[in-house]
Amino acid sequence: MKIATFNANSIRTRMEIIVGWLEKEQPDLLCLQETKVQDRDFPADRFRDLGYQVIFKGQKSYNGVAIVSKHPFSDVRLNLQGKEDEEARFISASVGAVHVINVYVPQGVAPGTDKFLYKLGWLRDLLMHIKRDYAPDMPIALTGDFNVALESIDIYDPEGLKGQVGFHPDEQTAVKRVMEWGFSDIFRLHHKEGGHYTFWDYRIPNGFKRKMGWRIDYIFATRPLAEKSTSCRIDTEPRILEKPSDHTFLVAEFDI
DNA sequence: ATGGTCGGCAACCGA
Repeated sequence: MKIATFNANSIRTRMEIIVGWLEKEQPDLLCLQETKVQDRDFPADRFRDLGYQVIFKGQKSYNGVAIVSKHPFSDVRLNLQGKEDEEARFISASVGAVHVINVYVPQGVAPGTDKFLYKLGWLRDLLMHIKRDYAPDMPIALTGDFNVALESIDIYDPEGLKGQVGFHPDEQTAVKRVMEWGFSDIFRLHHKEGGHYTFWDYRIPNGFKRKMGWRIDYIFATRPLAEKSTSCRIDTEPRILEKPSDHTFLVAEFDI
């Protein structure tokens, strides 16, 4: 089983990249974040034409998540418990034997702001949701844009950016608490060295060329799934296309 | 060199 994640930063603008990538890679699952489209305008038919099924939850202008699958969904959920009717940042389903949870964690703006506290609270609610509905011996993939780099090797300037949003100890602790419940970082399982990034800020001139990146997108998996993982890679292809994204695809394969 | 990014959506917010 091949599972991928991609922050699209507008699914409509990025549709050709996504369709081309699906045709080439043929993943079983693709989790998308920042679709930035209301449900009535979601391009579901494009996915159906490719032989994929899709579930989604969007809102006007901001956020929005979707899961694209080759196989039927069951137990679809569109809300984080405790965060119903808030921002569209959570979607989960079961596909075959695997439970998939796709999240777009709030960006957080800056430490000390209300939005930073919202980010920390969101991560706490995510852990509570997972604790309530799952067990670590179930095969679960938790994927998405977490907007947090966890270790010094996951960011281009760990000294300079320490304590900034996206690389603050409180955020790292919040994500690590989720991991400690029973998830491992599948990319890190296969690649011990640093310098592999999934995100480059548009606002930094030539950030990609200058390797000024962050690893903030993850595929986490519980033990029964992680022990069957065979590879994980970052695909920077969207960087060289006409409409480059600031995030990459991240893709993991499992021998199930 | 006093600028330098995107996307949504229609003025500015969010990343």
